[in-house]
Amino acid sequence: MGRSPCCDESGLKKGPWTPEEDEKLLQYIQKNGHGSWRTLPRLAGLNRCGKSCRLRWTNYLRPDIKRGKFSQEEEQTILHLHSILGNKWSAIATHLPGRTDNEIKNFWNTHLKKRLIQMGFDPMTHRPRTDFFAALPQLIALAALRDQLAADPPGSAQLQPGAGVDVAIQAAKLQYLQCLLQSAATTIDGIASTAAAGSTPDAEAAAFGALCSPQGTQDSTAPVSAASDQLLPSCTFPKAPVSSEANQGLGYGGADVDVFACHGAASLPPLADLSDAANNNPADGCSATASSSFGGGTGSLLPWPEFFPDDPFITDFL
DNA sequence: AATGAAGGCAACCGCAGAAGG
DNA sequence: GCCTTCTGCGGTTGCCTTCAT
Repeated sequence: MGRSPCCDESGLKKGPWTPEEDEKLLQYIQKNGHGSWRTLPRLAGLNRCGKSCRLRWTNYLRPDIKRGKFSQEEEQTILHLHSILGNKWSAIATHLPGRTDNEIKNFWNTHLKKRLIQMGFDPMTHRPRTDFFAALPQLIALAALRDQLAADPPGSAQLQPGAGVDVAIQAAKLQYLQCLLQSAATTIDGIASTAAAGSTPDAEAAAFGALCSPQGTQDSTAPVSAASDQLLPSCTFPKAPVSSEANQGLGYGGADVDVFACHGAASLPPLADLSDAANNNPADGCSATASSSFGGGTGSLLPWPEFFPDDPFITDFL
């Protein structure tokens, strides 16, 4: 064990690589192979540490590297593998030929993670977020809006003729917001009462799982994992690797959470569509509840049905 | 046109496991 | 079994570009 001393050496160049350095590294590796990364810089005439050379080669100079935007398929593969493997970027990269772990990691951090968060999913667990306080500002805003609408009802006489559509939308929104607030309040009550009773954190996840369940009809007392097992009776996917951070910081039900339970959508909608997601079905009222805002609904429960259960790669993790 | 903010990405840092002496 | 070295990995940082004001 122990740390590599190579980068502690002083006098070695850091920072962006020049075309000349790239050329030297490329030529050397093509001619001799990389061999020992530690000795490579000296042999190749580079004033860099071996680590830096290795990184440059694997992330940029390697001839089989694919450049350009990630395809829809790649995006979904990343999402799926991340739900199984967590931040195992190198493992994920093995299933995306031509993509490096660094590239995938960057893509995740800059695109997919944000999209999941915006949809209300926890990017670590791929489940709807259960940390109520994280959503508190939005809920306060919703409450203010509800009060405003209540004080100035959409159907009041001040409205102009021809505003019928707006009225209907506002009314539906109001109903929807009230449902959201009620659900949140119910969840808090449930959490508080179960916490008082000394129940496990799973109860919180279960409560929220019921709130956001794609079916919207789950028994709120049923454990999430059991419910998801029902949804996936023949599925033998491994449980999601939940980081210690997620466990400690968010108080999740933790390690026994099935990652697919709330992944209703086959793929994530573009960010621009998110604001519409809650409005697309406003007349649904309470039946919409949180499930529609999570992009859940009745879509396929297994976004990527065509692979993995029998994949030897997956069985390695079972 | 100038400036600040946000996004995207390449590269660095430090930890951990494997291998060899 | 212990220590050292090497390699790989994941998290983070900082720079550059693009966008908004």
